[in-house]
Amino acid sequence: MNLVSYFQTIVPLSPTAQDALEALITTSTYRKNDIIQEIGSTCRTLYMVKSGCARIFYWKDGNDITEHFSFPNELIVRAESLFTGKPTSKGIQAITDTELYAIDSLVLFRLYDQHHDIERLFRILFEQEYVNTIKRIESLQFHSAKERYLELLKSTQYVQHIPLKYIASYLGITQVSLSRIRADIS
Amino acid sequence: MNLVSYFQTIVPLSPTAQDALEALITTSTYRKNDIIQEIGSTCRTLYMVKSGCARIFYWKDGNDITEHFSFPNELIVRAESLFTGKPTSKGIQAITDTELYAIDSLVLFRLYDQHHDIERLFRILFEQEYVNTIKRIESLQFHSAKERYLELLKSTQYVQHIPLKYIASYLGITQVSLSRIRADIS
DNA sequence: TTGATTATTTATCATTTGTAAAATGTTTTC
DNA sequence: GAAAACATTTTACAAATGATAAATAATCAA
Repeated sequence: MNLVSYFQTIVPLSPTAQDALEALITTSTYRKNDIIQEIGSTCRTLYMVKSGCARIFYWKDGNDITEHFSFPNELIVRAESLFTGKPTSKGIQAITDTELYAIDSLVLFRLYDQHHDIERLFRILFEQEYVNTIKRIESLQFHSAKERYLELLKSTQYVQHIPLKYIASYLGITQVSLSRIRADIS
Repeated sequence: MNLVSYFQTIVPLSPTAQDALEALITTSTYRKNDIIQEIGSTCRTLYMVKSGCARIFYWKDGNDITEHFSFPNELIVRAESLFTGKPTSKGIQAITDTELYAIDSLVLFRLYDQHHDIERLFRILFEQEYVNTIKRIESLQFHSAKERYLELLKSTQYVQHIPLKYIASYLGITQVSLSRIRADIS
């Protein structure tokens, strides 16, 4: 299924809106570990994962912190930059070989003016992201590291392709702690 | 400044959109500790704090957990219910005597169809909430409890009116831990 | 105001997680 | 295939946080 067809399952789109989106969406491919968007840049492209997986990350006190993982059919966007227009200290990196759908944000925002339905589509997509983020807070606030790890394991089989150091910082713990948890489980 | 004037600072609104919003917005007042929305209900009203402060909370393993605080000029909405239409295990409670602007969500969503600018306004308001939530994750993921407490103290003077037990669960720690941190600071 | 209730702090001990360093395992590159 | 680079686990010890209970302090309601 192409991306616009998927969008149609979320919001009905007029034929002209469909055409405008088709014209806007491009595909790009990345090799494992490629940087997709540099730390310090301003977000001008929205991505959706077509295949593979990618992460949003940043540096904190000399440590590489993974803030977010995205898997097929999920958005990957540095929202704090997209919505404010300001540069962000976060970057996006391919974890495996990855194919992404890419959408230029400036063109998209212009389409919002002409196509109420396109603005609605992305409103809803980001509302869904917002809800996911709220669930993540619940998890960080009151689940133990072990519970959070087990949750992540359940969420997708892709976890197996992700280096443990990325998973550890995503869970808010050290790699050593994660190793202990893993030893404890099995 | 009334609420619609505040909205105009975010997105220009047509006169008919302004009128529609004016007609929709009501005000309600609550006493300290009043339940504003019950745990288990479905969100059908958006609130913005006019004065006082309120919290979103839920029960987890017999503990009362505060997920969110809202202060004047901030939205307070159980987004995971508003955007999915499903009931939520979270509730809203007044922490101090509180005045709220209230907006019926079903009427609002109908206005989205008629007024592109109103949909845009709320799209942007919730994008801002989303960005705040991302910042909160950063905080929970890689700041110590002490750092998180100091951050919260800086954010608003209203903190002084909030019982410590609410603050402790908001920070993801026990009340005893928070007491130790406070003793440590002063 | 007084007694009851609720909120906060303190103390003790157990558990979890962090830090640092070394050992082991895996992957990549020549 | 071997060396180098990178990833994961293990160990030992330190620091932070949790659980429980008791001691104070503050607030509320008759």
